[in-house]
Amino acid sequence: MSTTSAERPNTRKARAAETRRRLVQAAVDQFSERHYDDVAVSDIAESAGVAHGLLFHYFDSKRGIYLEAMHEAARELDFVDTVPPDLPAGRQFRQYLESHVGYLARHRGLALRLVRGGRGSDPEAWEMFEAARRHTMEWLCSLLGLDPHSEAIQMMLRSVSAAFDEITIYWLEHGQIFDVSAIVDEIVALTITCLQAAERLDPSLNVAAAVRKLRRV
Amino acid sequence: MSTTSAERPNTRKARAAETRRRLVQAAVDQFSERHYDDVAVSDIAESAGVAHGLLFHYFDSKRGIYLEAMHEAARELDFVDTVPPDLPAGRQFRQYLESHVGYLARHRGLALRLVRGGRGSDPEAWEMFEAARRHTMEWLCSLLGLDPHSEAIQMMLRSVSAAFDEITIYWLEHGQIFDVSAIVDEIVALTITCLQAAERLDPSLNVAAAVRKLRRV
Amino acid sequence: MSTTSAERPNTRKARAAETRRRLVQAAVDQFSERHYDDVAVSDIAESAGVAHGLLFHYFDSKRGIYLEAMHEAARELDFVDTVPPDLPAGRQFRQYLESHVGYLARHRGLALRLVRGGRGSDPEAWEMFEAARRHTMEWLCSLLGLDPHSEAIQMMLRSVSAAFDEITIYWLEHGQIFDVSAIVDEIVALTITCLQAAERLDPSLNVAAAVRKLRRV
Amino acid sequence: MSTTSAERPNTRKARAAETRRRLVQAAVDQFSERHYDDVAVSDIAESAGVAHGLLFHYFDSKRGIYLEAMHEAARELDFVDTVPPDLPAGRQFRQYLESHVGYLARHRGLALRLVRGGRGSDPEAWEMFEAARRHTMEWLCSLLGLDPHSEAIQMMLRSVSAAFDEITIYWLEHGQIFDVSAIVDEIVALTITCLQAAERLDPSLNVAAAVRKLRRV
DNA sequence: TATGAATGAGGATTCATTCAT
DNA sequence: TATGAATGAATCCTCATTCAT
Repeated sequence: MSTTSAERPNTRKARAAETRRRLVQAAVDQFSERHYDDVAVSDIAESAGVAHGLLFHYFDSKRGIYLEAMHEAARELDFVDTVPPDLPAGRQFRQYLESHVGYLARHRGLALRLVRGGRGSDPEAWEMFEAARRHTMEWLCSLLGLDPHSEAIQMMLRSVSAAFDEITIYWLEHGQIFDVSAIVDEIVALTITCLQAAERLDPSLNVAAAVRKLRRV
Repeated sequence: MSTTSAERPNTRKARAAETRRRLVQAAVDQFSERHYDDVAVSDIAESAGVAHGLLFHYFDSKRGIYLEAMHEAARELDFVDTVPPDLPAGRQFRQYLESHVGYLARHRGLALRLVRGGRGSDPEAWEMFEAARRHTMEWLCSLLGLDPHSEAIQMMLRSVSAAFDEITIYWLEHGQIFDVSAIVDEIVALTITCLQAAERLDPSLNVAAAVRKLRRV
Repeated sequence: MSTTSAERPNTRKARAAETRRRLVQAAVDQFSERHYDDVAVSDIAESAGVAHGLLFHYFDSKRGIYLEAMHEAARELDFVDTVPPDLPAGRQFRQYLESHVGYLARHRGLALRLVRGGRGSDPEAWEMFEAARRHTMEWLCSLLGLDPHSEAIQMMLRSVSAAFDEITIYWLEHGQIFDVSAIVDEIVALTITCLQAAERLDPSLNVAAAVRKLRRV
Repeated sequence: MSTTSAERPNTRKARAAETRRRLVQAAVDQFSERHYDDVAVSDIAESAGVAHGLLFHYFDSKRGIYLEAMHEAARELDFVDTVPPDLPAGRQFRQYLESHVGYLARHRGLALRLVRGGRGSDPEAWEMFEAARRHTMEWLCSLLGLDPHSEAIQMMLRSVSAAFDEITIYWLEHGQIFDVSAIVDEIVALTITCLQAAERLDPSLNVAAAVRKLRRV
């Protein structure tokens, strides 16, 4: 009877949704730890506590749940929208950096496997992360008043990002010496150098205003 | 006559050595392009033009040839000893950077997969690259008169290296706009910023001399 | 309704159990006929009428199903508990011998390969048969009032067992001349000789009572 | 020049014969320890200190060297001709038994694998051992004045042989308690019982003379 | 929805055998 | 004779995927 679904509007459908969520989360965990081929569908199912057949009910194929997991991971990596937009630009950037460090600390495996390195493997999955990266990039450019289409800007900001990830990883793996805030300060300094480098590479740019914003706490 | 062995020092053993070399090279190529699990032993054999069984004759196992390939790759990546030691330090560093860019240009896949990213996968393989990296690091420290054991120095130099790789990759993937020398100049600038950052993180350091050396052309 | 599960307690799980049983039986058959290495996993699967992959679903490995098959075979060989315990000892022993002959007649290959001979091959599998053998030995000793720990008793009873197997095999391979009961009589005579031999080897033994029991029909 | 072969008539040919002998011996050793499939051609070659290719030069195939090894083993097992024919029959039999125990002590693996158990595996190899066994059997029958064609005699003598092997093995594996001569005495006793059993199974026989010979030291 | 039995393609590994030297 | 490089068939095992229940 309709009573069943009326009285418990969550029961069937909601429980299914919950199962699905558990599967995606299990997939994120597994793919964070090991390479695609090293993760068996049954690993994910087992880790989610369901029969492995169910996975195909929800996601059609292994690749299906992989992409879903990557999608989820990319979403989790996008802190841009959590930064209060009314703070001064320098503060916003610093806050973003701190969130990022926190995330990497919590998901080291995924960080190493997906944030860096994955290029070339699965183009579709890669595209998801590229999109997230572009999103961040555009946010930062608009924050600092930079042209997001300049090749020099893009190249140098990516290099900041890589340097930042490397520093974070080293920091995580060596007992978290140094204050987070000190590290963030140096990333900002590095960003400034990179912006100036961009201007030297492409003299048509003017990064002075952006540098000023970064320097202001 | 001894002529036979003199004229054909290649017969038998030499031809075998050549085959072995071909296999290692094929393995380097394959593992550069795809992940370990995505490379089939027969891919390597086929790409080297031999029966797949031969691979086990020489390397015992897939992992065996993998490690051999990594070893070879790490060796190929080590340009430190090719830099003329009598040049001024700044010149030596610039020349090293240029060699590195050249190698990445020639072995893009390997660069992405092995130079970055591989952490966590195969510890033994990773150790090989770590050793090479340490070697480079120590060379650079002695070149600039830096303490290679300082955590701040290590962390920041690694970040330079990551930034450098990222820049190189971007540059390769976007039509090699900008001069190599201009790019190298900016890496040097970045290095200087990183050294100063190291000194701020650990005030017991003194990087002034190193910075001076880098600034001198 | 409960009828469904009542009328068809065989559906699903039961059918699976049946498949499993078929696999074990096929394995027993195959390993009875040929040596471990000469039996291919796909032989067993084919002989059971399933895909070879299923075998790994149930038993993990070739060795897994091998041990399972040995276990089954050892169980099948254990007639001790089928002998009515209220018969006189001599009768019980004779009945046991007849069951054993019957089994060997039905499973000649397994008899030769497993009952005899297997020593040294797979220690774990061997242990299973040793356990069964020990079980029989202990049963016989308690039946006849013998000390099962005496080395002389053990050695001589084993020799009876070997002689018995050899006779049975010869008998099977040469058209089953002679009555089973006549053969069993001679095994009993042989057992008596062996017990007396044990007493001569270890004078601390006293086998007179046991011999009397065997002589009484 | 012919001088070479004249001065060293043994050099070439003899060295080759020696190599061949070493290979056969290595094969006997290996096949004694492990099953046919578990012995690799290169194991034999390595154990003989030659390249594995050489094996095919001498024996054409793995099975070729296997049969050669079995042939050699069967020859080694045939002590019949080493027993002095002028001794009294009982003495000769006892001496034969002692030689057999000695051989088993030295070649336990081969004993277990070949003497017992191997039936059904390689028919050709089996035939070799059957021939040796028949030879022994005929020797014993003529020694004791028994009809070697009687099925009852054959069956019971085989059972003695099996019992003897089992006793020997037990004895070897349990620290060689008991004197060899005591054991041999009991085997003789067992043989007598078996001969009498043969007569009961086939009343047309008359084993009295044989028994008398065995009883006489 | 959920289960897990069943399938079969794919891949690593072993090893007898051949053959050029 | 003797070597060992090279071949490829055979085999174990994994695992994504399907499907009946």
